[in-house]
Amino acid sequence: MATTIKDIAQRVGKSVTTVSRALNDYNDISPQTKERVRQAAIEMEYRPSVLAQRLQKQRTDTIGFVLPTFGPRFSDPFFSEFLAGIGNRATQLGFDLLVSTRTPGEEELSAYRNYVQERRVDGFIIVRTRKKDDRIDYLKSANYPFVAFGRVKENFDYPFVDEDSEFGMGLVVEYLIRLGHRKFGVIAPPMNLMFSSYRLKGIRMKIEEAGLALDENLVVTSDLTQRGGYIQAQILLGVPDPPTAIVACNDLMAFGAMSAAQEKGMIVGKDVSITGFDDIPMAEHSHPPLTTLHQPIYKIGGMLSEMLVKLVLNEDLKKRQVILHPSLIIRQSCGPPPQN
Amino acid sequence: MATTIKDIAQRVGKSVTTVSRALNDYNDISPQTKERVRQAAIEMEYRPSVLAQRLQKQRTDTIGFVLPTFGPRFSDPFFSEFLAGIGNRATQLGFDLLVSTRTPGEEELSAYRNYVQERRVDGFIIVRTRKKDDRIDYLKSANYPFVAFGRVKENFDYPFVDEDSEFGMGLVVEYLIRLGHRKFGVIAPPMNLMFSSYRLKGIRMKIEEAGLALDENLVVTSDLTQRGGYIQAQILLGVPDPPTAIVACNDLMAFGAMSAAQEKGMIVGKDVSITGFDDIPMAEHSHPPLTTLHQPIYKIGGMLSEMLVKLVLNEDLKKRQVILHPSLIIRQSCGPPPQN
DNA sequence: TTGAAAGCGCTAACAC
DNA sequence: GTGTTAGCGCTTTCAA
Repeated sequence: MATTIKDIAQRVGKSVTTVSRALNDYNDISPQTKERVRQAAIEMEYRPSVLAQRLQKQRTDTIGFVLPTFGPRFSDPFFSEFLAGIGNRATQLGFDLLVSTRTPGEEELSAYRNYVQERRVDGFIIVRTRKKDDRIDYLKSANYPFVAFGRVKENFDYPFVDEDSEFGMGLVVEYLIRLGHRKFGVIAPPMNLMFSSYRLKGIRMKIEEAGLALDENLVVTSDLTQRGGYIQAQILLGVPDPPTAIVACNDLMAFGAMSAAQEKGMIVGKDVSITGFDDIPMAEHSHPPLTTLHQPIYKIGGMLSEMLVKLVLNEDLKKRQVILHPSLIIRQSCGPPPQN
Repeated sequence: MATTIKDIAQRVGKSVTTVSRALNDYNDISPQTKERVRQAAIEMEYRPSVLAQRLQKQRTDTIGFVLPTFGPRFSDPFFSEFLAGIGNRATQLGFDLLVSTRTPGEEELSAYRNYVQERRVDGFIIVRTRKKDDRIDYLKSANYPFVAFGRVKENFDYPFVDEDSEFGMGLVVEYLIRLGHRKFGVIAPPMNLMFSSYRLKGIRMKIEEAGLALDENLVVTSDLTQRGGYIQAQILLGVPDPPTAIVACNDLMAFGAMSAAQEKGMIVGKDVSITGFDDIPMAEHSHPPLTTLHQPIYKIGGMLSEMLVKLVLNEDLKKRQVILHPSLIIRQSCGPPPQN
């Protein structure tokens, strides 16, 4: 069995309390005792039992992360990177990360309820906020700590990080207009997602600002997967007078759109321009490399972990709400519209 | 504060012991008491404190999973799916999953040591076994429970699941030969990985069986990423008399190879054939869709969780070592070699 | 059929 | 400076 604080106490001939305090560097312990205790701890390879510490502290030192996926599986590179971001920062801060995947809906919400009721985690990180977000409503009402990646439609009085999608999409559309595009297709995310509004708004605004009009028939929505982008792009490219540029609201859908175009024999970046959002690692190595908006996914994950941990420990957040600005990464998936 | 067993005891006017036993359905409790206790538990929304249970049981009910990545980030769809598989099965079995990402090497091993010494997890799931695997050596010597996805070079006397890579690659090569290919390029995984040997062996064997020879200059190794596949394929396609078929040892590298070929103006499936391994979800929607070997990644994750949990609970494993057979998924990335 | 008491490993209030 | 005592919430002897 592993050595406990008791074993050390025995060894150095002191009480358990003294050992505990020596180890935790209380200043009412004599330097000699401290030293002896520490020495013994090292020799005996002592490690505190996190289990006992947690019970006593009434804290799990664990962050909960319920990944919303369609079906139980997940293979979204965006989330992989995000996960690594929160996980690694959490580890650095001495917290564990408890992950599970749920399909949005009742089942998902009950996962939150369970974790809360069983006090299994100290707080949550929420992603892909919805316009009206059950998870947030619930956690607020339960008065349970959480931070979110994203805002909600109203009352976003909670700590969050978000990117300025509106601004980002503005950059993309501006760029496409500068290239000469006049007719846009949009592959939007599901409408209940908050960032869907922002991204669409950004697109519309810039188009109108340029004195152009966005044909609402060329705005389709899909599920953020490659397959979804593929299917919707087939539709967009199949209409009589198809768009010369397709703005996809994430990289995965953009990849799907590229496949659809290529299948039709089109050259992406020449016959049609396609853009994404996120700049996942694959975006650099697709064919052609994808023009997209960069967000520091890994870093955002880290920020959220840090914020949540501070929240749990009742420390001050320097910034309770932060909004990041994505940057436009120009690669080869866009070009001037084909002459015709 | 949440209700405890004590609160219930008070409410029903029984001792804490009785309540505990009633809740755990001991049969030395009168049916009436049991009923009253249960009723009270429901009304008071009682949930046992996992923290307390764990301390008492001296078990963390947690599975450890240290994801080997190059650098702290990860965005490999293979692992995403795998992770979902182990995570969801673990949840069903009442276990938490503790994830972190580490770069293989000393830092990684010390993560294992820490988890073991702090008794933070009850056991580990190990992936991407190496020919000589530190992690396995360590866990064996520490006598700590683990299961692995993959074998090691010698002495694989431990519970594992593995796919028969040799067999799988045989299917691929057979298929390519049937299409008429005679000159193969191979993008192999890092040589220290165990499955690297198996896959190469499978390739070599089938080629030789057909009375052909594998040009060792056309066997390159890469790091399992898309970028890596891209770079190596550029080399393979740049030699004077390039291969007509490129066998990549995972899907990501195959995608990279496709990009490289396309960048050269080649049509994949016509000017050059390319195959992968894993059948990640994206393989179906690349352009062209990728011919590859299917492994049930999600399911394998689930199997491993289940095996590990049984191990931890000292239950019998029906099968301690299982080897799966991948199946060939034919899509459009291969065709007959170009006439010349 | 039930309850008192001990203990899992640790921290902390309070005395000395 | 240090030790005694209690307690975190639960399970499990053991005795009644």
